[in-house]
Amino acid sequence: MLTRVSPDSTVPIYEQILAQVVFAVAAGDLAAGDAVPSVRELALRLLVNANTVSRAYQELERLGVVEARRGVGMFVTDGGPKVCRERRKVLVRDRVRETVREAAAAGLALDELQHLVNDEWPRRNGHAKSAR
Amino acid sequence: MLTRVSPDSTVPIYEQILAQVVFAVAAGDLAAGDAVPSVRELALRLLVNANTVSRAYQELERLGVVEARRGVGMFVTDGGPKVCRERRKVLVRDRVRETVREAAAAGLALDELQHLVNDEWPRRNGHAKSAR
Amino acid sequence: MLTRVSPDSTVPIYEQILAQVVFAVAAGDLAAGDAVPSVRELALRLLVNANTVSRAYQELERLGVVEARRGVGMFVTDGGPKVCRERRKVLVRDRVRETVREAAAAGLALDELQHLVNDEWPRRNGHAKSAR
Amino acid sequence: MLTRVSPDSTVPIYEQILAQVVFAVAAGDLAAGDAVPSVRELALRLLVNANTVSRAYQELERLGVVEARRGVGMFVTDGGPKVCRERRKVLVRDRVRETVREAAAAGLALDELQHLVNDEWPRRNGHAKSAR
DNA sequence: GTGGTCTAGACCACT
DNA sequence: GTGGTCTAGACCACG
Repeated sequence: MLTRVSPDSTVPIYEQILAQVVFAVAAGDLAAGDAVPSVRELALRLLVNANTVSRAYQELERLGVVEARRGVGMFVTDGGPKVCRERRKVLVRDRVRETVREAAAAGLALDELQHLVNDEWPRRNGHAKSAR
Repeated sequence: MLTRVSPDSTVPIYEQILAQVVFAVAAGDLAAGDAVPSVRELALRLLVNANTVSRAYQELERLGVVEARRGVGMFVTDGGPKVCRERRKVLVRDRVRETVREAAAAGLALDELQHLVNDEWPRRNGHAKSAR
Repeated sequence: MLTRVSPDSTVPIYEQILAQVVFAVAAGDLAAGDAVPSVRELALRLLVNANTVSRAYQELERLGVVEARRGVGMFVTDGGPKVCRERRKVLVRDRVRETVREAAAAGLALDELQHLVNDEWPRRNGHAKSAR
Repeated sequence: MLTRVSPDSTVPIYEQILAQVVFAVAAGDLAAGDAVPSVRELALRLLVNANTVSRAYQELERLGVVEARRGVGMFVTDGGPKVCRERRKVLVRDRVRETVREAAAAGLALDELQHLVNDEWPRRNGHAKSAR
């Protein structure tokens, strides 16, 4: 959890961090009231610049997922879990929607797309195998 | 075919054009020897900058899908259909792979993902709106 | 308009820029569809770093006041003027509210506060900035 | 008096404490020779970190408003009331000045600002009905 | 220790 | 030319 980032992805690093925190909170790995890793600590862990982490956290604060306590750290808000579960749904659904549209444009049939998803599922992660 | 582009998507416009031509050729809507729309015409049709279309065409030329005949226009090469069918496969597979990874990271199970794909399939002709 | 910023104010520079654009749009100095100054140009004009301007613009985009057109620039949205008029109202009212509260806490009567406002009004265009 | 603090305000907590003490002394609620609440007691009362109170007191000492008697506590100096009345004037005037400048920048006329002040006056929180 | 802001300068993608 | 992202390192305010 929160240990890896893909610097070469087209997805900005701060968005990757953002999504990972959202998923962690949605899954309950981070509960309301819990502290999120400090900016500097997470930057070290992910081998990215502290500003990059900071930007992700600011976005999370804007979303109402975390709140800063001055001089102390950042904490998951009471409403955070709810927001994250909703946001998770939207993130995944939008991604799936775009993929479905492109597959259809490419002339694939639904069952072909389903087969492709099945084929790719075992590749879903180099490491952490989240089965849930 | 080749009539719409999503300027607000995170996917670059020239890549959208590129993919649409690839899909059209792969599907046989554009056969070997057929002329592709002129840069100007397509730019007008899609309401984008001519340079953007031009860049997509350059890429298509680099891929060996089309070739320019000076003073005449650009035409689908003999090898174009084959190249496009292969490329189509790669484009869709990469997209699916990315989606599968994100769904897994979000904690979805395979069957939940499959259901989501089924749910979104009927929407496949709608408009794109992408998150960022 | 958009020509000065107070680097020594307690108010962050990017918020000052943000407020100035909001005021300019609310006043109609920037209309829907107008381009806002480019990030680099405004940075030069205000003698601040381009990233600082960029941050202000990102916030404006989030507020729905401007939208970026890739490779072209940033433009006031159709809804921008409405948003800005509302936001202007809130900004000024909040500031006044805080001031009234502090004046009351300091033991001032309403008419003393009003006199103070009258006295300070002629200074409104001065360079002088205040620390808090 | 000295019973409330707004942890979410942009105004630093120690400055809020500072201002409240200054206002209390200026108003005569705390006279020369009176003891100010101990750091610990005030920290408990305001639910803030003791260091934060300490910092406010340091500032008050630097201003010559209070002085520490070792092992006993902190007391309002003879010159304290005079200093506080002056400082109160400066604090309020600076705040008003900033507000006037912002209102003018927002395009308000003097009479509109005056009306706004009148409207907000009834909302002032002169005295605490602090429930806690 | 914490987060917040700013600078300087780099590289990228898009038009 | 445009905006977007990232790094490195600085300084500040707060607790």
